[in-house]
Amino acid sequence: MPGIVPRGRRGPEVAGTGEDDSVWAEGQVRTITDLARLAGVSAGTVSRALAGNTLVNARTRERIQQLARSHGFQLNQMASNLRRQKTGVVGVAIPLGHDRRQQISDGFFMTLLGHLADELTQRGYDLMLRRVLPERDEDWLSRFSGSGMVDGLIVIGQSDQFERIEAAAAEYLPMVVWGNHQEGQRHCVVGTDNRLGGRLAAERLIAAGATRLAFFGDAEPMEFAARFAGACDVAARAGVSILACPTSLSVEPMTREIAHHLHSNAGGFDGIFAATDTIAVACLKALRDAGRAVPGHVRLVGFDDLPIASQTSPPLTTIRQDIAAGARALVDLLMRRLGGENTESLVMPPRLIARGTA
Amino acid sequence: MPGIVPRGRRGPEVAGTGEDDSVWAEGQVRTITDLARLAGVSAGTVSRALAGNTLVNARTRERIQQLARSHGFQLNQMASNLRRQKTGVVGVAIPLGHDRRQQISDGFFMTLLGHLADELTQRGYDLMLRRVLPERDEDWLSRFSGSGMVDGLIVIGQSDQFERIEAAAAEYLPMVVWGNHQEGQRHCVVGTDNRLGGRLAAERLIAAGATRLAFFGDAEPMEFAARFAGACDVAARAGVSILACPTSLSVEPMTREIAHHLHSNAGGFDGIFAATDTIAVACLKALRDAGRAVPGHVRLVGFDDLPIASQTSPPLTTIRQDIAAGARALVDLLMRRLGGENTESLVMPPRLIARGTA
DNA sequence: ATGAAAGCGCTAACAG
DNA sequence: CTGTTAGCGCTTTCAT
Repeated sequence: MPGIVPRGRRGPEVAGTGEDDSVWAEGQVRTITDLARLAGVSAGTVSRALAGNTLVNARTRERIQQLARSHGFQLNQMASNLRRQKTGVVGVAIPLGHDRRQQISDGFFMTLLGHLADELTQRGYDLMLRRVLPERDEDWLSRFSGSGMVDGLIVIGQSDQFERIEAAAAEYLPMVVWGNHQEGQRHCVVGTDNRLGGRLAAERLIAAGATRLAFFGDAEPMEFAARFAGACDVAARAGVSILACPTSLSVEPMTREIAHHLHSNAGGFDGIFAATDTIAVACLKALRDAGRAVPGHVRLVGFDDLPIASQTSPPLTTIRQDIAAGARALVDLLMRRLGGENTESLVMPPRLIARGTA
Repeated sequence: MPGIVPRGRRGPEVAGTGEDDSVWAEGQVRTITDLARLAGVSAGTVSRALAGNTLVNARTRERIQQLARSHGFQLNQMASNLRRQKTGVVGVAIPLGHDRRQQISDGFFMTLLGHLADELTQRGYDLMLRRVLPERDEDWLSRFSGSGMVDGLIVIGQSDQFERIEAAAAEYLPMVVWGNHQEGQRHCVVGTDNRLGGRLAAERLIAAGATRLAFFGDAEPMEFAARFAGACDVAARAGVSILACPTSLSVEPMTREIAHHLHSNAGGFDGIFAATDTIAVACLKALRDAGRAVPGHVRLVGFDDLPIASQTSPPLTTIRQDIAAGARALVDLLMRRLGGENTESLVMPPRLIARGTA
């Protein structure tokens, strides 16, 4: 007997037991065919009825739906998906290029993810989350897009994978990326104008009296690089110095690094631009511990405007990214791409939120 | 012509175009059958070769794998899943019973989610995230478990769905829940001993000199209720009062509510037990704004030990939950349940982290 | 070591 | 309005 053992035994490889056809008689209703038998109609009709197709007689339809409900019947999505060639699932990939532990726990990414979950749910899509370590798996992107498990892809952060994303975008339409926009790039990106954000931050610091700036953050990822570049633009124009102080995003090393920078460049700066609010909060604490007044001795500006930003004291002056709007845009654009459209990127303006630290 | 249009046009309902069989000749290699034709073997052999089955000749195997690689061939997971009756996907459900916006952006849940993603990835599982609004969808649990899209389920937080989860657990083995443990419950839960945590918090507050306690938080969800109960245990024994100050977890109302409680109970308490660190941080800020010294006038203890807890000033005294260990346990137990085992719940001990606020 | 064939559970075109 | 039928793309007997 080739093929698969029939009848409600979940798992095709289990061999037949020799019992006869009565097995499923009292068994639960697992397949549309079971239901069809119970209702005395064909599987096709059940399928249509459950889909609410008005072709099928209203009374029959209602009866079948009732039957389904009362037996706790669940359509097998996998089979349905296979047949319809769509999954109702959007993949969300988080590439962890540099800083392995960082991103997923970083306030910003998490908040974005939360909003994405909202937006997608609202449109009837499920969300499949995948963290990827690009150096362990070169092919992460095409594996995900080509898996047949997702209808489209949202990539959170370009990390150091800009080129790979570019390459994928050439062949795979339904993908939208959160990140930085680069002149002439091919993939559809949603993000904040980081360079402008950097400029706003530096301008604010200087307006608040800073004369020697420092940038705390990792300038490798392009989003951060752009923020740094923006700050440099302004610093250059204003004739003030700007010092790069490499700082990772994981809490543990971050604290250490900040303490180090503060110590070894004690007099080197009087204005700090932190690449993220997470870093800014850590700076604030370190400065206080070191007995340096904020904003008296040192001015401080963060980036993101996370919820904590308003909870520190003094509350953090920062550059706001509108995360909810970003999530909405990512999903909007993806939906349009799922519809075959080739959408443009969206660069959103950052906004200075002036609070107490600069 | 009934059934489905053949040959690489993704989407069965599109009608034939009249072109003849040459269509796929230069087309990309999409199915195992395409690959089989190229390799001059049968689909079965390709399937075996790609699975690394040693039954197939080593040379043929290598050749086929090479061919697959060079053509960027991706196995269709959906089809594979359907046939094998397993998905390699674990569902993660976040029921949002009371406080809609709350949980997903709450630091604790996000951190837990991050760790879960890590653990699951490591074991070769994908993670399907679903936020559910129980009042909009009574059947959320069985829909998810019965969808055929996941092999098992992790539920983050019981919210107000304890009974529904209990019911589901009776019929669905591969499910593990993060939350509070109730004597004699049926579903497998992983969580902290919240009541003990509440006791530790209250003890600390009293030891630090508090004589009238307040609990800030929503005592509805059972995890929080247990924390509150623990604090009450201690308060009663010590003969000090404890005031419940309902506080939601969403940032916006939270701030308002805290301000209100502080104002209207100005002299009513000198020790605050906050149900989460997020609330504690907001309290800290509100107290400072109100000119009340911490821990001088008011002592404060949080819960969770999120990264921010160490970043406030003074740094937060709090009750630590070991989130990473929790995630590991959730996944471990789920894996064992996927293997058919009926695992016990795990209640982890909380730990007081004494810092500056009490 | 390989091929042929029988489905996993569902959907939709076709034909009444 | 409903039944029949041909698959979606893959895996796994069974039979060589």
